[in-house]
Amino acid sequence: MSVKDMIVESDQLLDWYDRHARVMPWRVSPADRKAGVRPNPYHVWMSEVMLQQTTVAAVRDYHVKFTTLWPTVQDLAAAPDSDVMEAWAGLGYYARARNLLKCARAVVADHGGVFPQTLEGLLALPGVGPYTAAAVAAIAYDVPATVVDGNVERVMSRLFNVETPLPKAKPELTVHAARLTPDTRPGDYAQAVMDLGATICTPKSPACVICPLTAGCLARAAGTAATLPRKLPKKPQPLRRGTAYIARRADGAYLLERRPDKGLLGGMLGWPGGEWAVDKPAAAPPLAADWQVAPDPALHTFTHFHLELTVCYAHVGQGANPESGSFIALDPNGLPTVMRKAFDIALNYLDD
DNA sequence: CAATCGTGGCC
DNA sequence: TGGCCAAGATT
Repeated sequence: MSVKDMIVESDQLLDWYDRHARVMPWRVSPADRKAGVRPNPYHVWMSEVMLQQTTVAAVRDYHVKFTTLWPTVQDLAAAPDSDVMEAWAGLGYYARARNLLKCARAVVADHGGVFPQTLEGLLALPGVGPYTAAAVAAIAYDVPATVVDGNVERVMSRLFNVETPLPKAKPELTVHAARLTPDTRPGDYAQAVMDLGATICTPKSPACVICPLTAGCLARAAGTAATLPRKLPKKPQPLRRGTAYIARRADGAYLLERRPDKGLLGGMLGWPGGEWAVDKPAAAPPLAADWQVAPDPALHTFTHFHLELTVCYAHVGQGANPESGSFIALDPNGLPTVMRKAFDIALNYLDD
């Protein structure tokens, strides 16, 4: 593809974006951008962290909640860890929440509360990798950085009919994406490619008929669009088993444990019950009580294993003294989803 | 570098 | 209905 053709593709994409940009709480519309309205870097950064491996639909309400609870990066930096983890509950990939807070504190402590405006400066922040650094630089600061996310990989693999499977194809796709990035409106361009990938150049049934880039698309010409990008096969997911002990004290408080920062659901509250493993070891209850076993287990699927969680429940007295964890006035919405599932099952029996 | 790390929606 | 998928970072 010639330089002239690339400019044509970029312009067509920007024209399409001007007419079809999706509305999002953290986004400044193309029209407002042209009128001189600047995106809020704090809002952009937060949206990009939340959007890592997460759909726009899932992120929207969380972004509104976070920017309402903590309107500035200084507010977030001053927030207690537990408040931030509770607010993130349900969004998944909880390392992002821990890094979000670390990053806010670094921006306040090391950068005077202003986000760095260079790729290198952004990359040095916790939870900010190549994608997020490029996205913030381009969208918030008009730096002609190239974003390469799953959408861009898919669009480039089709535009240039790249048949090498991911992740091996990533360097090649990155080169294509970089050569298409225009010097003007790099932020709008980045969002345009991602919007295109999310709404038209979709994984399963791409809407090539209404695609603004259909004329120059090599996969469209070759008839391979729906099969790209190629990916290496995934491993089967094992089944792990575990136990959740749900103790309700007479005053309505529940026994919960704060999970260690590293590992699955790190930093989140959860039910006592020991490790989850393929060969389930007998997990001892956290305290002596008249434990009952719920007939239906909690079922949940994580990224790399399925979980079958046996739910045990008990009423305990006001003087109950657990070996670990503490009794907390529970907001189920502040728990990770798998813990909330176990709680919902226990509630069916605790009130009997 | 391959593995780890959540969740909800979709067909 | 179960596998696939989503604006990846970290180790």
